[in-house]
Amino acid sequence: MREVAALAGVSLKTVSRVVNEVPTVAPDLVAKVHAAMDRLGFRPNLAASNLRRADGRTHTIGLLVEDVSNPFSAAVHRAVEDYAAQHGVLVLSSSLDEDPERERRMVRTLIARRVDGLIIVPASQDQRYLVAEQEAGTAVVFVDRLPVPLIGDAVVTDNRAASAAGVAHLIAAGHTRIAYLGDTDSLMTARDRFAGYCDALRAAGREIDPARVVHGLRATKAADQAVAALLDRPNPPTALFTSQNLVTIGAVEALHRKGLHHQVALVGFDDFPLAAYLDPGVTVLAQHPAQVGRLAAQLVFGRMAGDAAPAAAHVIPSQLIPRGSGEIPGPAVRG
Amino acid sequence: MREVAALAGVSLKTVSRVVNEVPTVAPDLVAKVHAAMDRLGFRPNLAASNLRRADGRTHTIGLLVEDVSNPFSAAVHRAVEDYAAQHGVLVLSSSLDEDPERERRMVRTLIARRVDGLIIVPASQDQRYLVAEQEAGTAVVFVDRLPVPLIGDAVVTDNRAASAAGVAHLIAAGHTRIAYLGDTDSLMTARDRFAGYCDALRAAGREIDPARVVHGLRATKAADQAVAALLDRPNPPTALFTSQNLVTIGAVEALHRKGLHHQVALVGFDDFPLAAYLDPGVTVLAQHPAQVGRLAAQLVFGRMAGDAAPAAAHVIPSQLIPRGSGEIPGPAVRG
DNA sequence: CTGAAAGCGCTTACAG
DNA sequence: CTGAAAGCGCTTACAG
Repeated sequence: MREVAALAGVSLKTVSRVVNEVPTVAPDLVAKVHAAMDRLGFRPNLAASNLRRADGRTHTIGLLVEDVSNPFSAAVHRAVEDYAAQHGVLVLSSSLDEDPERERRMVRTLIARRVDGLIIVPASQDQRYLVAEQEAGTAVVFVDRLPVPLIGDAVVTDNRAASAAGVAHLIAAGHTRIAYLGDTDSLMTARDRFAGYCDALRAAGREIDPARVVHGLRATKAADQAVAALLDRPNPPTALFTSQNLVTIGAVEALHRKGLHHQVALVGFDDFPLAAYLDPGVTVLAQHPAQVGRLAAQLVFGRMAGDAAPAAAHVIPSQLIPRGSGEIPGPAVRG
Repeated sequence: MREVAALAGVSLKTVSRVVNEVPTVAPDLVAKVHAAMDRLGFRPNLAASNLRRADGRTHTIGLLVEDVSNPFSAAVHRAVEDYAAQHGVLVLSSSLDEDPERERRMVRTLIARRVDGLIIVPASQDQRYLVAEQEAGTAVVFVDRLPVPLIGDAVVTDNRAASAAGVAHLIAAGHTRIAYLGDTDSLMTARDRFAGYCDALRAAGREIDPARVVHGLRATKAADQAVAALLDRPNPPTALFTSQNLVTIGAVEALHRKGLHHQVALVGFDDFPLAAYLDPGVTVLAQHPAQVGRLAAQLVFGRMAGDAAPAAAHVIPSQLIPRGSGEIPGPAVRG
């Protein structure tokens, strides 16, 4: 910028005014400055301008998700990006892979880069370490899981109620032996979904059979193997309830391989692309990741703008989409 | 940092040394500085340190893709993120939605933020505007499409050859009326895939019937409608070749709705999740987005490290995965 | 091993 | 409408 000023024969401050499009600069000076900028290939340095700027904003927010390549995370990401872009803000994202240590490290890294706000799908069990960051002025919004304790706004799905509805749907179809296949129960969402499963069984006067409950499934392959193992046992389940999309896909694979996809019913939490075109279509509890992402972005921008209302949890309802797999009748109906 | 120095009773420079973990600081001073940092909630400001730092690195790279929520882009993104994370670098990403104007704007924005490197799935037809940025020291690598002219390294798929192989596969199955359904032919990849389609037909001594060629399909819905329209005509195609995953999915939807999914063959470019579990499984030409992303990251980091070899195009071969839809026999075989 | 001065590229606050 | 000085938070280059 100094070089531009020298070449254009004006002061540093005038170049700054031209770059920031301050309207009160004489047109001939503007022209000279532009000519000098072009000749020198001048690129303004945003970091330098932020350093001195009064508001101190970097026009960057951080987004920490489970995995940017997972469809749920990716849809949230896109919604956040769109909202941010409308406000001239860029998104610095990172995948946490459910690693609490990584969550802390990435938060520290993003804070060092002075992001204006942070949207986090928390991987750790305790978010108190974030209070200091919030007090230092960083807006923080949580997605998919409530922070412990509730130290900031959160946008979550009605995991427990929706799961109960999904399992009730299987019970209504006549199923008595309904297995639960879920993610690590250290995840609050997985616990809530399992709680919903239990709620529905109890409401129907059934007991929870531990032999038909599998926790700790993360990847498609593990889910596939767990389902296959369940089906190989005496008295196999006639219906499956899966707690997230990778587990659901694993279950679909196992059912197909065993040729049981038209015999064993399946309801999964989380929608996924093409679920409608599988054979049979997969009945799911669909979340609304785009809506979740947009609301999270709205909230974080509101906080950045000074909103000081008490932190609140916003629940976005899921929707049961019947597509065939959840409507396969069970023994109580088949007789 | 000044406050920390004052509280700890040391110089600014000593605090700087502690923050940067310079080993030659007396242990008691280190302890004092740490105590002061904790008490004041000190957070180092990376932007400020970069401003003065000799290498001028921001440890940030920019990634411009078509859409972060599209599975191909998301998989590339994840691979880039992983490679970058190993080198302590974060990724600033943005979706371009195939908008050339947006490509330029985002490049300008990222340059103003002094990203160390840039990975771009170009949306525009001419990347010459990037030469100035490269000369100013920003490493640029192109993904999925060659830049015009070839001003930087690129990682692309063998679109033409793979498409020809896919269409040849349909011909071998006995199909004579093979339709092409593709993206805007202003996209180089779409043009190449169409060229591959033509290559295969000509190699088999067939003519290209313009009535069975549809360009300009971007979204699932448009593809669905285009396929439905083709199937409603007299002498409908007995096989479809689709140029990208959204078009393929639209074709699947149309075939299902018309109940022709076991009659009309389909080969699609781009794999997508669950393609194997559709009814029938969808035969595709699978790209390797994770491999593409990793290589792009490797190349951009190589350039950042000073690699000055001439720009080269790296071709990653696609793979034909037969899953059923592409093996439905055509009239020449059915007799 | 520690520190005082200068400066990274820009904006602020002020004066003219 | 334009500019000279000071300063954002840090590191460099140097001296002790």
